[in-house]
Formats: sequence, C-alpha cells, structure tokens
Amino acid sequence: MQPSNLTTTLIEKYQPQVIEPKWQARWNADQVYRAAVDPDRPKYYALTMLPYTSGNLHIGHWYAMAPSDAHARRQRMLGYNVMFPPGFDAFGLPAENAAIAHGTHPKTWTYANVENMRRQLRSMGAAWDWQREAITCDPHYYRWTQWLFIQLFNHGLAYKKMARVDWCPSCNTSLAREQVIGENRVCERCKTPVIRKNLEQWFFRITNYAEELLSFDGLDWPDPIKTAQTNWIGRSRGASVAFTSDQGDPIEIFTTRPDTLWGATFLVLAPEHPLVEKLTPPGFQHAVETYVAWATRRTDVLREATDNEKTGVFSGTYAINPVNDQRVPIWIADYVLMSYGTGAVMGVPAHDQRDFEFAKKHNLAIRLVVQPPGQTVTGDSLTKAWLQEGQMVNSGPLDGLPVGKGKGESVRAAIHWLEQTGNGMGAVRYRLHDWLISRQRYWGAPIPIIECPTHGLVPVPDDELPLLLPEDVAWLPSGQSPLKLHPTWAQTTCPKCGQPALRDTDTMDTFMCSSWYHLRYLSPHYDQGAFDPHEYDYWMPVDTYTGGAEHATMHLIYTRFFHKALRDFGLTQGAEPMLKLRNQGQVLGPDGQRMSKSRGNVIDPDEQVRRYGADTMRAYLMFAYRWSEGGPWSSKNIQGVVRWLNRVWRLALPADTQLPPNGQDSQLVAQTADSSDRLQRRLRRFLHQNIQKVSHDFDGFEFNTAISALMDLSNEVQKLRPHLEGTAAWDEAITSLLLMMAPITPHITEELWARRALRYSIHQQSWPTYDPAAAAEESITLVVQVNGKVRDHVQVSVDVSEADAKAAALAAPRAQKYLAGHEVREIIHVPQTLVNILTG
RNA sequence: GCCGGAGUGGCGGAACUGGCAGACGCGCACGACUCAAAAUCGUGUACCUUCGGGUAUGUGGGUUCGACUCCCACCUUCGGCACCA
Repeated sequence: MQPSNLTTTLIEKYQPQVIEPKWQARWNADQVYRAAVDPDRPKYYALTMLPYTSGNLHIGHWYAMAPSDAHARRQRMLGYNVMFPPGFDAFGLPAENAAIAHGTHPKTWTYANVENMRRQLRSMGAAWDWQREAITCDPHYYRWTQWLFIQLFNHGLAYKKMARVDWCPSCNTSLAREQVIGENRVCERCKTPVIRKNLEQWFFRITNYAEELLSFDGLDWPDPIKTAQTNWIGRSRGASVAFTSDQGDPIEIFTTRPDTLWGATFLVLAPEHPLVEKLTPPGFQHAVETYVAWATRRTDVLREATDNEKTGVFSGTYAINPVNDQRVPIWIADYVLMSYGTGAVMGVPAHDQRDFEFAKKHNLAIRLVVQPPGQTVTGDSLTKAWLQEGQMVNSGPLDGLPVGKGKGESVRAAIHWLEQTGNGMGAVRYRLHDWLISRQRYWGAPIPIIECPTHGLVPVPDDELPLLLPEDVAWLPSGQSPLKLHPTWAQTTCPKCGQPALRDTDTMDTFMCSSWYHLRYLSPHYDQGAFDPHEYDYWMPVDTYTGGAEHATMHLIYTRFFHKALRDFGLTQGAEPMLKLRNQGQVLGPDGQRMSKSRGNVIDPDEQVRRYGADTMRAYLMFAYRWSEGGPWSSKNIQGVVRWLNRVWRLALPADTQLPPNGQDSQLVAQTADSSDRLQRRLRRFLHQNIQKVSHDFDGFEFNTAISALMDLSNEVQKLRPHLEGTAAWDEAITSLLLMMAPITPHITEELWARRALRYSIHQQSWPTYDPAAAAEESITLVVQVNGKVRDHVQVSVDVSEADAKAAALAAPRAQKYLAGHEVREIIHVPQTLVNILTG
C-alpha cells in the first residue's frame, strides 16, 4: 500500500470557489440560458417574484429563487423551452428615504443596488435569461406603466375622487386598503398606525371584477391563497330595501337577513352618511353634530373594535319600513361603517347581536320574528339575539316559514316576496374596495394625467410618453408630493386646447408597476407596445409562479385584476395570468426567530457563498425544510450537505485519484462470490426506483425529499463501488446521479460532467428516463400481522397468488408462535403488501 | 369571535390513494485509519423491558382487521379576516 500522504496528494479537492465563477462565466458567454421563441418546442414560463432593490439579497431571496430555479432547470431537462427572467422592483419609498437621510439621489441609490444585486443573483448560478431583465424605474419600463394607466382611464377603470383615505404619517403618503394591515391598522411597509385624511385620489375600479376574481377555475393555486382572496373580496348575498324618511328621502339599506325585515325596530346611519345633516330636525342638531364630531375624531381602531360599547344618538326623525309600513326611529351610530354597503342598516335587535346591544343600551323595541323551536319567547324575554334556526312569526307573508340552519330558504322566500311586491330586490355586496393608487411621494411613475380648467382630466398624449420623472427635486418628508414642490414640472398645457393646465403631481403605487412585469419580461426592449404580441402568444400564460404567501391580498389580487382588465381591452387572452402558484415558507434565524438586524440573527448569503459555495447553499436550502414551510437556519445541519457534495465529488472522479476504501460492507463481501450481473441488476433497480421518486418530488416542489433520495442513491453507489466501478450499471448510476443533481447543484455537476469527458453542457442534457422494467422487484417482502401487530416478514415472488401469500404468512415461524392454540378466524390480504391473520 | 396551516426521536425533518412510524441529514456513541488530531470509512442510535415483549405521532373519544393519515371534542402554536349588516 502507498504511504497515505502520497495518496492524499492525488486527490483534487472540491473547491466551489474556483469552479463556480468559472462555469458562471462560461454559461454566460455561451448564452446557455437564453430563451428564444421556438414554435417547434413546448414552452415553459417559470416566474419568480422580482426582488425590491433594497441593496442586498437576503437569505429569503435565495430560499425563494434557488429552488424555483432548480424546478425551472429540470423543466428544461424534460424538453421544455424554459424562460426564467430576472428583474427588479425598483420604484418605492426606501430609495427616497435614503435620499432624505444621506442626500443620495434615489436613482443613484437604486442603480447602485441593482448593480450589487445583479452580482449576487449571478453568484446563485441560476438559469436567468439576462437579456429579458426588466427594471421598473427605467423610463423604457414606466413609459408602458403610464400607457397602461391611460388604457385603464380610457376604459373607465381609473377615476379620481375625493375620499377619506388611509394615510401613513411616517411614509407621508396615502395607502390602498390592502396596504393597511392587522387590527391595529398599521402601514404594511413601516408598521406605523395609519390615520385618515380627506384627499382627492386616483382609484382603479377593481370592484368591477370582484365577482370574476372569486373564480379560481383552472388555477392550480394553494388553497390558503384562494381562501385569503375570497375572504378579502368578501361577497355577501342579501337584499337591498329602501326605507322612506318622514321628509320623503329614500334610505337604502343592505341586509343579508331580509327574512328578518319585519323585526326591524329602528334604522341606523353611519355618522358620515350623506343624509345625516338633512334628516336631522332643528331641535336635534346640536346633539347629532356633537356625536358626529366625536365619532369622527375617534380612531378607526377604536371604532372598529368588536367589544365596543354601542354608542349613538337619535336623529329626531323616523322612517317607514316598506314591508309593514311601521314607522321606526332613525339613529346615528358609529358601529355602522360608511365604507361597507350603503352606510345604513336596519336594526333587528332580536336577531342581530350588535343591534341587540344597541337596543338594550338605548331602550329600543325588540320584536321577535324567528321563534326558537319548542319555545315561546318574546322580544322582551331575550337575553341575547337569536341567530339559530326556528320559525317565522310576526312577519306577515312569511309567517310559519321554517328558518333553517343556513337560512337559505327563508332568505330566498323574503327576496322573492320583496321583488314580487316591489319593496326591494336581491343584492350582492363585496368587502373589496377600489384600489387607491395615488402616492404623495417622488420615487414612482408619475401619473400621466393633465388637469385642464376647461377639459378636466386629460391623458398625456402617447407621443409624450414617458412622462419623465424630473431629477432636480427636493425630497422633504412634508406630506406634500415632491413633484408639487417642483417650480415648473407641473405646469403644462392642455393637449386638447393648448391652454395652461396642471399635471397630476402624485406618483403611482409601486404595486401598479409589479402588476404587469411578467408581460414586460416577454420583450423588455420592445417599443411598439407594452409587450410584443408575438412573444405573448408563445410564452403566456406563466406556467409556474413562485413567491411569498404574504402577497395573497395585494400583488396577487392586483395582477389578476390587471390581466382581466387588459383582456377586456383586447391586449391579453385567457382569464388568468399565472396558472400554477407555489409559495415558499420562511427561513428563520438560528434562534428560530424571524431574521432581523435588531435580533442580530441575520445570515448573510454572500458570506455563506464565500464559505461553502453556491451549490451547497442551494442544496442546503432545498434539503433542510419542506419548501412551503421553511424553518430555522442551522450551521450544523449544513455540514450534512457539505459532506454529501464532497462525497459525490470523490465518487464521480476516477478511482486512481482516490484513497483506497478502508471499510467493507460485510454483506457485500459475502456477495462478491455472487455474480457482478446480479449486483448490477440490484444497482439498476435502485437507480430506476430512485429516478421515479426524484421525478415525482420535483414535480411536487418537494425538494427536501428529492435530495434525500439523491443522497440515498449516492450512498448506494458508494457501497457498490468496490464491486461495480467501471461496469455499465455503475456508469449509468453516476451519470444519472449527476443529471438529477444538476438542477440543484449546477456547478459541481457541470465540473464533474466535464471531468468524466461527457458532452458540454450537462444543463443541455435530458432528464434520466425511468425504466419500469429495470425498477421492478424480483421478490417482495410481505408484512405478516397477527391481530394487527407485525410479527414476521416473508419473501414471496412478485406475482404471488392470494392463496400462496396467505399460506406463506400462516407458515411464517414467528407468526406461528402467536397462532398456536388459537383458531384462525379471518385473513386479510393486501396484495403486494401485507397479510393480517385474525384469530378467534 | 370566524376562516385557514401546523403539532412526529436530543434536533431539521420522512411516511404515495388508511397497511412495517422515524427515510435522509444533524448530533451522539463505539470501531477502523493515524504517533495524535482533523478529514474519511464502518457499526449503532424513539422510549421502557424481567430480553418473551410492551409503549409511542399534542390531549381525550370514535370508525376500521388495521389510523401520523378519516370523524368528533379539546389544547398549543403560526397566519389571515373581523361591529362587513
């Protein structure tokens, strides 16, 4: 035997820091990942959510993108023409805040960050097609964001109105309803509690699409996302009914329980309801004004807390309930919200808990209309509202009708009666609000609208797009749009009449930019439209979209809305932009907490890449957790992946550069007498079962178990090395192992592929084909149970008959032990799997 | 309060349509190699045990020949929604 120190020098160590940049440069030079339209090949559009230009990729970006890349790479190996484009969400507040804090221009800051993040994305070794890169703050990009805004405007889907809007006092801008989160109503970005302001703002009529957005037909999206969107849209079926005030004003109310209309004993208007002032007679004005002023001052958090006291004030006037001509008092109370329904409700204290509390507090009548089964109660004897099933009473035409669990029947009957008699009609309401897109900040796409004193709101003409964002602007956190403070920018002339006119000085919500970026990727340099229809026809829709679940009710609703609107303008086709959605979980700090600078538990991917290499990072992130769940980072567990890649390195290199194996599997030593043929069959069986498993796991985004299986394969190959190295089966196994690892660890596999003198590039090879014949077992192990407990195992042939399987089980020695002295009552046979013997 | 997801060894996590719970990895223990260590390789590793076996997938019930998996109730935890009429 050679002296060991001499042998060690023969081993060339696995050095990711050397091979990774080498292959990245080569792939780039050869344009290996260029995705061009090719009608002869099936396409696959793999999209991962574009990162914001914060300056650095964090571990979460790696966790989202590297597995998405691995999945896309495998699709290439399956024969698809795959497009996997990179880009940057580059407009937004942090750039401007950096400008305020450090005096750096937002543009300078942003593009410096883009530079760094490009470098980081390249270090990932992902199959990005860089020729498709899109940056949302680029004028060539936002020209089309503005153009799309104008399309929405021309089709009546963008409108401007004065509204009471959510305002973040820290970000100094208004926010969309979706961007106010939690019961504390904080800003989605900075977590500052929002306040209300009355402002004239631009909205997109997303509510026009509420009904269609509720349909997820043909979408392979996670249920929790579909549920979150469904809840957010908040469809309610009911009826709308107009009461008539003493002054003759119709007051429209919406109710989901029209069957309880006969139980209405009062009417409640929100303090902001437009009729409040008009309805209030002189004697009540002071009290009402005082209450409205008080309610307006109260924060939304206080007003919307469910355990609130039901405050309110009598308006001094009455209204007629059209169903029974009863005259009921009109109250003003802030438990009714102007932002939902009509801002007015009927009070049915007997059958609505909120109305019940209000009636008790203010001594209003309680009229029972649903009699609980088997009881005789009256409104006065109720201690809380009766919401369960029962029978209609005191309700004229509905008397005697059963009220079922779902209330469907009685509600339908009530609506039917209302429509027959002309007293009201069935109605549907949504919780969804129109999307507020005006932002009072600088670093965004300017809203391309001019306000002319004569012609009103006029779009900037097409040939003047992009409407450039001026660079000489002062960024003051003043709450005023910086563009408004610019001395000349807003001043222009009306495109229609040439008279002096003013530009809109707000910029657009950056979610607008990201609502269509998947379309710009199709043709980022195209200047005849937002995207090239030729590219659209080939690539769209997106086949898989990956990203965080936190976008459920923001980006993922907006982008669906956009697609549907553009479809109605004839620009896109089909109902949905993204067919399959998969969400990754979150990588936590080593302490199991969310990573944050303040906790000091942040793992920097650049540092990890320097230490371990990109392949190890990629494989570790895919191996450590179920992708959809995530979990804590562990610098211990990553060692398992480090070892694995080193083992594969040694395995795939020729044996004469290796240390001789110094351990022997005793079972295998015994088998050396056995023919190599038989061992080769064993290896091929293992391999082909493995190919099937890894393929299945890749299809399901189950990267952790795919890697487990690949580790299993490398373990098996290593065991058999002393006996099979150089045989056809051995080479097939190593080749297949490298091919299946290639999407996960692209660099090491390319290097080993080259060293085994196989054809460049491994990333242009086909995924190994599963051969069922090779995978077939020669014999199977049946589990033998006695009374449901595992007692023995027996080897039988694969095509064993039921009778033979049972006989073999009964004959199993360890089973016999438990059968002695007992009568066999029944034998359950699960083919290929198990025999369960039941005794009497 | 309502709607979702998740509770499995010391740890990260496996288990396809109900059929051998704990794959794969970490950690740990022992062994080989080494003067020694690291690296590498091999063996073992849920718990209890009188070594026959018994008990275990958050808790308590149920269905079934058989339950991590299905049903009911509850507990913990993480998200989402919430005076939405």
